Order: sequence, then structure tokens, then C-alpha cells
Amino acid sequence: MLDIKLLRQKPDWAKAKLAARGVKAEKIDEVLALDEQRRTIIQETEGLKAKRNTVSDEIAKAKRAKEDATEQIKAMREVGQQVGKLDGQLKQVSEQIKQILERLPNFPADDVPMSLNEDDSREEYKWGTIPTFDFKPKAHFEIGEDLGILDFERAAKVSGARFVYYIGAGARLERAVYNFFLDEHYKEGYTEMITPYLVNDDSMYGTGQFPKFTEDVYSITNDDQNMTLIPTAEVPLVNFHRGEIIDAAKLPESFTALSPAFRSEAGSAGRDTRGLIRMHQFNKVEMVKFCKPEDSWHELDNLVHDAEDLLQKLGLAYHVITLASGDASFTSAKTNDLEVWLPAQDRYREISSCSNCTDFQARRAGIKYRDDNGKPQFVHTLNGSGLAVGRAVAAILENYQNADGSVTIPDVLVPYMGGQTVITKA
RNA sequence: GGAGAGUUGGCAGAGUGGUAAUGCAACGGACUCGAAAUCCGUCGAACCGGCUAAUACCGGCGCACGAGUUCGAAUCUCGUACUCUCCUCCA
Repeated sequence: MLDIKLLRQKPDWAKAKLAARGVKAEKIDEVLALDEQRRTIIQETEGLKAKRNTVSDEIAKAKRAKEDATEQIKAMREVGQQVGKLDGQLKQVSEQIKQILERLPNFPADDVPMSLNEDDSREEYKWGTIPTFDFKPKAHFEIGEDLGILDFERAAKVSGARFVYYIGAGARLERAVYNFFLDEHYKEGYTEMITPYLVNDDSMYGTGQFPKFTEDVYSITNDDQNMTLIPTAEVPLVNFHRGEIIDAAKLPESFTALSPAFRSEAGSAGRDTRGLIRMHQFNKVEMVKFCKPEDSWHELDNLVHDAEDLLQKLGLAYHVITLASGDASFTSAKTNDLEVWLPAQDRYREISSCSNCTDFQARRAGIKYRDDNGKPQFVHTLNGSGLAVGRAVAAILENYQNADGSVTIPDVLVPYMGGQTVITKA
């Protein structure tokens, strides 16, 4: 949620920022006009309420003194009706403001490429050597199926498209990968969490998925109560502190969690239809940070670094990009994506997305800390994948494949595989 | 799933129709070389509006949340959420 005071104070600046995210200037004008209306009504209704309070006090005194107060009561009856009418109007206008405001995305940070075109995302740097093969590298799903460690067909029978069975060494590789990720985060000081995977609407609202992006998720309705399968562990991790004032001494606070992520992938029909890249259900290790506003840009760097570290230890080539304003997520002020090299696709593919959401989520979810003056202020929230597990497995299969169809296990994962160094056909 | 009890400020805890006691904590001051103790005073979350140089002042709101009754609701009515206890069920 944006701070309406900022829109009020710097409308032109806000319009320019939001234009880079595809928001029309008229939207801002509309919400500011409503805001003007709202404040007029507030002044009127509060004046009447102040009067009512005073007179009610007089009525109370009169009653105690056993005096007659019918005149005042009669007058206040009218005031009460007027107040009720104005309050109704106020509620309506406030609702309209909320409707617009909660659908406006975060302001992009100053160093973000201002463009609606995702091709204008900026490459920051590359790491690692892109592997060369003296044979034609296979796609990870071919490797997996040939080795008998991934089964998409049976998953389609049991569930549908975009699901998978990991089998034997495949399942153990997936487990090795996420255990490795979690252990590394633990060493970096993250607090590990196992969270709920079903969350309520307030939580989805708090992290910014609702009300705008209801089609992207799976929901379950039970006894009139709506629950959503988490699209990312960011939701339960950030909402952990919803409605709380965090002890400032604890900041910055860092959490990590492994969870399945459920996504309907509405609108992505035909894209990445084969393999592990785009699934309805996939495992992801997520990192979330809460910090003071002045620390959030530094913490974003830390987040990116912690995600990069995993790829470096796995020996996977990648690059880091800063997403263009129009391509970043709704809640993000700045997003750095890590894209890992996939030999069969001959290109980099996203494996981590690290965002500074500034106070956008904190304002929605009511997450604060007390500043040096003891006054509650919104924290900044950050989130990043560390990393998407399925895509990491895909990258390992493709980058570490051998001519005979076997796959070498990256050194750091060998202990996690019980000493196994290579996956061969069973 | 069934029955009962509860939800008031940072914490404890009164308040059953007249507009949130009291204690602790916190903050300021006095005393003191300093501190503790004591004494005096201030402060009741967060939020919104007005006026501002202002974190000053004025007002609104505010007793889990939402709606209703009333001139007036923490208090009465209805609904919802959550917590606790007991029973039932269950990995």
C-alpha cells in the first residue's frame, strides 16, 4: 500500500514513478479528488461529534441533577442522524479510496531502469564459466526421464500438466539441494522456519497478492472460510509479524523456510510446457528480512549475495540483473533476479528473485518497530528465493551431464547424497 | 464435532448505560557527589482531521472485530474471530 500523504504532497513525482509501472495519471487524480472529499466530510462529521459529546455531557449532568433535558435530547437526535448520514458517506468514499490505493503498485526505486519493457532490465554482472560440451547437451527433462529419476507422464495422469514425480536418486537430489540451501542460510544467521502452507485472506492481502492477483493462486473454501495454498513462503514468513510492533533491537531479522509453492500459472499457457521450469507445485527455499528503513538497500545486497553464494558453491554460471520498473512484482521497489545458465536452452533462466519491498508490505500488514523517539514506524521487508529448488535441480542436471547420459553430483552435494558422486541409469 | 469461560493501555487489573479506577513499568523534576529509596509531576497504544516551526495545541476515534438499540455503549442485542478448560475424534 502506498502512503496517500506522498501522493498528496508530490503528485507529479508519484505520477511519473507509477507511469513507469503502467499506472495512468488519471488514477492518481481520481484518488486525490476522493481524498479531498474525504477530508471535507471528516471535518464536518467531527465537528458534529464534538458538539454531541459536549451536549451529551450536559444531558448527563442535568439527569444527575434531576433536571429536564428533553430539549437537548431532541436536538441531539437530529445531530445523531446527521452524523450517521455523514459517516455513511465517509465510509463509502474511504472504501473507494481503498479500492484504488490497494491496487497501486510500489514506487520503483531511483536506480531501477524506468521502462515497461522487460527487455530493458539491466544486467549487473556475470559469474562463472558457461560450460561447453563435445556432444549435444540434453534438456534436463530428457536427462531425468532417461535416467528414470523424473516422471512427468505419470504425474500428468495423477494430477495433470505441470506436475512431476521425482524418483529414487531424483528425489534424493532434490532433498540434497534444499538441505544444502537451508544449512547455508542457517550458517549465515537466518532463523529457519516451517510455516503453514494454507493461509487466510488477510495474509494474502498483507503481502500484496490480494485483492489483485486472485487468479494466480489455488484456493480452498471450507465452511465459508477461504484458505489459499501459499504461492511462496514469503506469505507466511512476512505475515508472521503482521499487526505487530517488532522490538527494534531485534532488527534486522532474517528468516528462511523451505516450502512447496503452488501457482495456477494462469496466463502462461504454452510457455515452458516441458520440464521443471514452470510447475503448479514446486519446492522453494525462501529468505525474508525485516529491517529499519535506512538498512534496506544494504540488506537487499546481502540477500542477493546469500542467494549467489549457493550458485557459486554449486559451480553454476549465472548473471544478476535489475528488473525494469514494469517487470518487477507489485510490491517491489527494486528487484534483482539471479538467472542461471541452462545449456539446453542456451540462455539464462530465473532461479531467484530478490526484492526490497520498502514499507509497501509493512503498511498493508501493519508491521512496525519503535524508532529512537519511541514512535512506531513501518519496517522495510525484503524477500528472495534462496533458491527455487526444482530449477536448481534442472540446472544441475543440464550443467553436470555427461556424454553417456549420467550426471555428476556437484562436490558440495556429495555429502548430502550419502557419498554418491554420479547418477547413472538404474 | 459438543459444552463452558474469556478477550480492557507495555504488563497486571477494576469497571453492567452518563463517556476508561488503581498498581507496576516508562518519562520529567526534587533530594544526592552519584545511585537506590522516597517525594512531586507527566504519560494511556495505534490511527485520522485541523492548525502549525513543532514530536506544541484543538478535535475525532479508541475497551478483540463488525453491525444494531440509544441523546449517549467497555457496559444492552446480534454476528464473527481468537484464546483457555473439559468431552469426543485423530497422526
